[in-house]
Order: sequence, then C-alpha cells, then structure tokens
Amino acid sequence: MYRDKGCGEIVESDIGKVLTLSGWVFRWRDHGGLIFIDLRDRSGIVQVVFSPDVSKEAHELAHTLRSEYVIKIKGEVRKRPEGTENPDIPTGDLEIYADTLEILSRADPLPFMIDEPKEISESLRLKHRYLDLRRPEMLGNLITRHRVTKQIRDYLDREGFLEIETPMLTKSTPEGARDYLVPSRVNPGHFYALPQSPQLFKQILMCSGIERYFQIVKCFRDEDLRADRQPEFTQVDLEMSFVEVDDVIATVEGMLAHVFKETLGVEIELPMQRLTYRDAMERFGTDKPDLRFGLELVEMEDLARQGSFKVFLSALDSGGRVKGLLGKGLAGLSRKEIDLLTEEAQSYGAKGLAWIKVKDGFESPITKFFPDGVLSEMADRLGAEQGDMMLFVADQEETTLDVLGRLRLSIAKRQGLIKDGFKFCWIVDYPLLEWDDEEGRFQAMHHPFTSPADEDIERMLKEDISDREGLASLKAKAYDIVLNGYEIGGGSIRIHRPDVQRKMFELLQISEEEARIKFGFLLDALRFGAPPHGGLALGLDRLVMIMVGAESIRDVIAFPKTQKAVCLLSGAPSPVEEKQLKELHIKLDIVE
RNA sequence: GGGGUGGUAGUUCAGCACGGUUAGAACGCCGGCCUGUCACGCCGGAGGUCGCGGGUUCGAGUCCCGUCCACCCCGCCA
Repeated sequence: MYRDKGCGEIVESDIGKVLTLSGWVFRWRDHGGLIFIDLRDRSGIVQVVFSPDVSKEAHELAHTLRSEYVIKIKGEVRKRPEGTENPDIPTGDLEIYADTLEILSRADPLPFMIDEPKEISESLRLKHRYLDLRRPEMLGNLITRHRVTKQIRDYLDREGFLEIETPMLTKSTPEGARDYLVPSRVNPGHFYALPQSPQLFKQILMCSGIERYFQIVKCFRDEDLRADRQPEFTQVDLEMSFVEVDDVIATVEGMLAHVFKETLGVEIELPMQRLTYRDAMERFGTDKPDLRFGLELVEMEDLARQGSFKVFLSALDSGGRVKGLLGKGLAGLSRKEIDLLTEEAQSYGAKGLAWIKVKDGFESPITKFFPDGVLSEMADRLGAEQGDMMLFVADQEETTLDVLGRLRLSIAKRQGLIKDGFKFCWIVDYPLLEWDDEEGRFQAMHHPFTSPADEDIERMLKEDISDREGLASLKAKAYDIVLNGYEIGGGSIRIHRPDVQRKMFELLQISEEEARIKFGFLLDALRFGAPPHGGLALGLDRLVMIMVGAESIRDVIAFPKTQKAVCLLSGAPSPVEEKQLKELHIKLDIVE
C-alpha cells in the first residue's frame, strides 16, 4: 500500500489520523534537528516533518533525501504550531509527522530545477519533458486541456452527437497543405497520407445518415511551424445534417459557453458578435481581429483628396486606398523611433508610413499638404488627442489593410492596450473564391466543398460569371470563429448537390477526370441522397493555449516538436535501417 | 527560402562596443553546522572544450567568415 490519499487532499478532519503518503521530494529544509520536506504528488503539496523525537531511524534516513526522490512516509497528521502556518499552500495549516520513511526511487541531480522561478530554455525543457511536465504550471495546463475535452464530449453527447473515428492512413489530397506520406509495403510505390483533417470522411458520414458527428482528432500538416502551429495538432471536428449557418454557430456557441463555464468559471456572453469578412478587413485589416482593444482603421480617402500630398493622391488614382490608424500615445517618439516604425510597416509590405504628431497642433513633414480643417477632421475621425500620433498608409487595398492591421496589433502590444478577457467573434460572408497569382486561377477560399450563398447558387448555375469580377463577387456559407486575435476554428455549409459541386470544380478549373481521381468517393456519396449538411473544426490546442494564457501551443501539448519539427525527447525524425527502406521499395536521393 | 534574437559552470545570466592577469555572480551540487523552516540559514569546497569549424593577431569568450541548434516573424499553412 502506497498511500491513503493525495498530498494536496489532506484536510482539517485528518488531524490525529495516521496516514501513508507517497510522492516526490519537492523541497527540503534540513535543520539538523528537524527536517521539513514538501512532499508533492499530482494533487498538491503537504509538509512532512522528520523529528528524532518521533522516529530516530526515519530522521536519520531523511538526511539523505534530495530533490525529486520518490518516497513513501507514514505518520500522524497534526495541526501546525501557531505562527508556523503557511498561507501560500492549501494544506498550510497542517503537517504530517513521519514515523516511517521508505525511499522508493532516488534521483540524479536534475538538469534544471522543478521549482525554478526563472525561465528555463525551451530546448532543455523539451529534452527532459518528463521533468518539465512535473512543474505545477505545465501539469495545470494538461489538466485544463483534459477538462476542456471532457466538457466538449459531455456537451456534444447531450446534443446527440456520435463520436466516430476516421482513418489515419488515408488518401493524399493535393489541394491545401503539404501532406505527410506513409509508404504502403504491400502496394509498392503507393502512399497513404496522414489526414490534414477528416473533411471528406465527415461529409460521407452525413451521407450515411449519422446526422450529428464529432471527433477529437489529430491532424497533420507538413508546413513550417509557428508558436501556434505544430505539424500534428488536435481538432474538435464536428458535422451536422439538416442545418444552416445559424444552427452550426448556435451549437458551437453553446458548446464554448459550456466549456468556459465548467472549466474556468467564465460566463461567455451569447450570442457572440458577428462581423462580415468585408467589415473585419475594413475595420481591423485582418479576418482574425483582436477585439480586446480599439484602434480601428479609419477611411481617409475623402480627406486625402482635399490635400495635395502626392503619395496619397497617386495611390488613390491607381485604384488604391488611404486609411488611417491611431498611434495611441506615440507623439513622444523620436525621429529614430519613427524610422523604426516605418521600417516595420515596410517589412509588412508598405512603401512607407505617413505620420502626424498631435501635440499643441499638428507636427509632421506632411502637414503643409493639408488645410488645417482637414487635419482637424483627420484627428476627429481617429479620435486622436494630445500626445497621440496619426498614422497613414496609402497603397493598393490589400496592402493598405494588411499593413495597418499588423501595425494596429503591434502598437496595441507596445502600448499595453490589450485588456484581459476572452473576446469571441464570428467572421461570416466570406468570399467563395480567392485569386491565386501563382497558379493564375481562382482557388476555394475555404475548401472546394463549401456551399455558395443561396442567391449565388442560382447565379453560378444559370448565368455566365466566369469573368474575374463575377467570380470574386460570389459569397460562401463559410464562417470562422476568432478568439483574442487567433483563428480558433472555421467551417461551412457544404455542397450537397452534385450539379453544384460539378459547377464548383469547373470554376476552380478542376477537370471532371481530376475531380474523380481526387474526390471521387465523395462525389459518389453525393449521388445517392445526400442531406444538406455543414460543420466546423476547432483548433483545440489554440483554444486551450488562450484559456490558460500560454504564449505557445507547445505549452499545452505534452510532447511537442521544435520549429524544425524535431521531437527533442525521442529524437524523431531519424534515419531508418536500409532493410526497412527496401521492404518499402524506397531509394533515397538526398541532394547535398 | 528570407529577416531577427539568443547559445559562456548543472541552471539563469554578466563579461564582448574598446582583444591582454587565474573567465565571474546567483541558484543548484558536494562536505560540515543548525529542533519551526517553508525560495530556511551559516561556514567551506568542487565545478568551464565560452555551441562547433576556420581565419585575423604576439595574443580571441571578445574581431571576421562559415556552420549547427533553440526561439520569434515573413513566405507557406484550402
């Protein structure tokens, strides 16, 4: 028998009881006479006292204890003497007097300290992940993640969803991200792909009459990593039959409200805010706006036309845009700091950055191009006050919005304008198609199975809209959900009519033959009575990251990979035996 | 593929602009002392291929070139 209960579970009513506890030596304070041990297990920490008055033998052995030894002790729970309570831990009023001590496992000196208040380099943490995960913060993250998935399962179960697994060894889909490939031994030269998402299978499940499906599932994308992107990540994937956009949104809102309530005790206000894609781009310069602060982008075209600043006028004349952004509290920037800000704007693709300081009037090399009334109107529109700076970008529309959107975020961070809390919003009314310069054709903005808006379906089928403007005007029944500036999920109502799907492929310049090879099994399924359906996938890692306030999804994944997609713990990926390659009919061709 | 930051003791860092004693600090580790500590305290000690390779120099942790690793960002991620 190793223990009666967890270290963190010792309570007042245990006083006087003799209990057995097991755990790790978190910290020890050896006074020679008395020895205090903070004993830690998953449930928490309790102070164990070794006194020669209680057990000479146990006290003797306790001198040899070191960090992270695993021990078992037995002793009486007592109230701590008055004045020696520790208010910082839940069990701080109690302690246990050990009369027996057994060392279950010794530990070498650690590569880093578990209770280290300093930041440990991440590569060291990843190499010794088993130690890193012992840190209370990391343990807490994993516990939160568990609770989130548990609440999601409970909620969706209650709503009539069935959790169904889909294949990990599946078919490569050339659209989208790069696939991870797995060679087939029994089919030389053929490969499976690991799923980027269970998209096609969940639609087929709808065709199978499942009606409500979900899965908490690993997905794989062989693309470069970021703080919020890992090559393998987890989606909460769901799909529903006989639904419209509002039905999916309501279901997901209910689920998230439930999850936040049950895991963090946070009430989410429903319904969540919705922004059209167009509005999000105009006001925030991105389709994943952080709504925890203001600094919205402001239209400046009419005012720019009233001045004689050539940069603005020529941008407008060539069909571009001029928009402004409030540089809150930036009037004190030196010329050098403004240059840095300009360089930042240029790194985002702008040709330059126009600025006007607001302090006892307007201060800028460009004030001379504008009448005073126009300058005041600019300040009014931006809400610029004494001590602020007005920033302007004039460029082609895409660049203008993108640059200002990034600057907005960067300035808010720098100025500490981002408030705590959880700000959700839905982005709706996405364009159906997106021009791809590289390929010289339109691509599906979401994916090729996304349904066009009802009014556009008729236009698509009946009218000739093959010109660029016509195609760009088509709207999709697609939606993304954004939390604090992170895209945490997205989905759509799918096409369930074979004729619409055929037309879609035509617009994407995917030939019938190509479509048959790539997605034939889905097209077949649509022919035999496919219900209207739609769904969404949530990025679980990102969601939990935001919930626990982590900076990277690596902190909510037990065994994540580095930026070069390496697992420092296991050493994957690694070369394999020649024999394995031979079995798989693979010859290496590595270009040095 | 590109831009940036970092790499010095087990850990976190200082030292580098301006090359020149024996490369320091804190924590950890080892030994000793300590009966109310809780980041215990006090005394003593050990511990370094300055990421790696090359170059400049009488002399390189410090300057130059290359390279590897980690992180942040751009591209990429339907």
